[in-house]
Amino acid sequence: MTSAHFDAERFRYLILAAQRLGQRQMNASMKAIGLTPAQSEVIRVLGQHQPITLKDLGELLICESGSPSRLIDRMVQDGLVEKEPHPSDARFVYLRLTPTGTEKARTIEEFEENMYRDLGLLFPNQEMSMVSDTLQKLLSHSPIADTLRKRGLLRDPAETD
Amino acid sequence: MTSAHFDAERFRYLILAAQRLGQRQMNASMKAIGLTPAQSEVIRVLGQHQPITLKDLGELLICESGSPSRLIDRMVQDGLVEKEPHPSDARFVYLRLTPTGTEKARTIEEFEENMYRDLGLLFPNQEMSMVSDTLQKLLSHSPIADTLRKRGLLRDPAETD
DNA sequence: TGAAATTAGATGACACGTCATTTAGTATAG
DNA sequence: CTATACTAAATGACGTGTCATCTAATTTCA
Repeated sequence: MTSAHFDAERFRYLILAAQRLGQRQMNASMKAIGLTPAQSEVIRVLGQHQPITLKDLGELLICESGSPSRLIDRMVQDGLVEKEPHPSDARFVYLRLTPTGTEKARTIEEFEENMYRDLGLLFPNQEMSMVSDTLQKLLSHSPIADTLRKRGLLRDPAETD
Repeated sequence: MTSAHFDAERFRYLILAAQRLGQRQMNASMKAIGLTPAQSEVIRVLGQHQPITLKDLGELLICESGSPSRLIDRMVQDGLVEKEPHPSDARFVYLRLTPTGTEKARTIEEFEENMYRDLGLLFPNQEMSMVSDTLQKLLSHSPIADTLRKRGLLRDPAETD
């Protein structure tokens, strides 16, 4: 096995491991407020882009690629999100947070602030940025880059090439 | 929003996005050989650690945390894996690749070699290592670090602190 | 030796996450 | 005006991934 092979395999599995670890921690933390990680991403995005159609919401979520029909269905059932028909085009559905959803949005925001602060304490700030810069390069030619850009999660949009 | 906050949120979602992108590409590639990404990780690990108990296999998989009972059940049904009772302790089950499974192992190995080569072409080799070093530090105090170490995916095991 | 603790694996329950297909509403082209 | 193309959302199908609980076998120890 060449060194390049080792580096690539190590990279591949460390990305997977980091995502899994983060997901498990988010599972536990969100469970305490009665949510899943996917639901909390929806609530955060919805809190900043209200009202929005299902399709447009789908284009803002990192956690899921297609249109989040069923994710939203569950959230409607749980009283977190409301659907509203589009006045002139019945194909669209507008989504809004309910008061309960809005309340959760603030709880999540507080939680995330703490989480980001803690994460920042683990590394020199510049080290995290360098990792992100490399990942951004890796993702820049994939469809998901659009989503990241719309979410304002990319640095230097001019250099996404 | 502070810059540290932005850096941490960007990092968080880039990890998620990279994992999702990789998973989707693996989905597509493995589908061509009739497998899922989780199944292909099992086959690769099993190819190098045969025979092995379910529990020990679970401790070698990055893709899943618990014991992979159902993942293996499906692979047994699909004729990829065989179960064999432990001679003296009926709690254990030994797992082995079937001839079909062994064949798939070689196909996967070839595919991965190409994938790792392609990935290596995207970055200066040292850049990928630096990212991995940071991720390794992040994961070093989590349970998943054991798995990574057993899989030989960590560099400088002495410095996991 | 025999009850209690421990262990490996199986199972239940739940919510994704992906791709493919279907349904239904709207726009477009002839 | 109507058949066709297009679009948004819903649905089907499938395989995870996680946590909790259960079952069965074995070990421990009073």
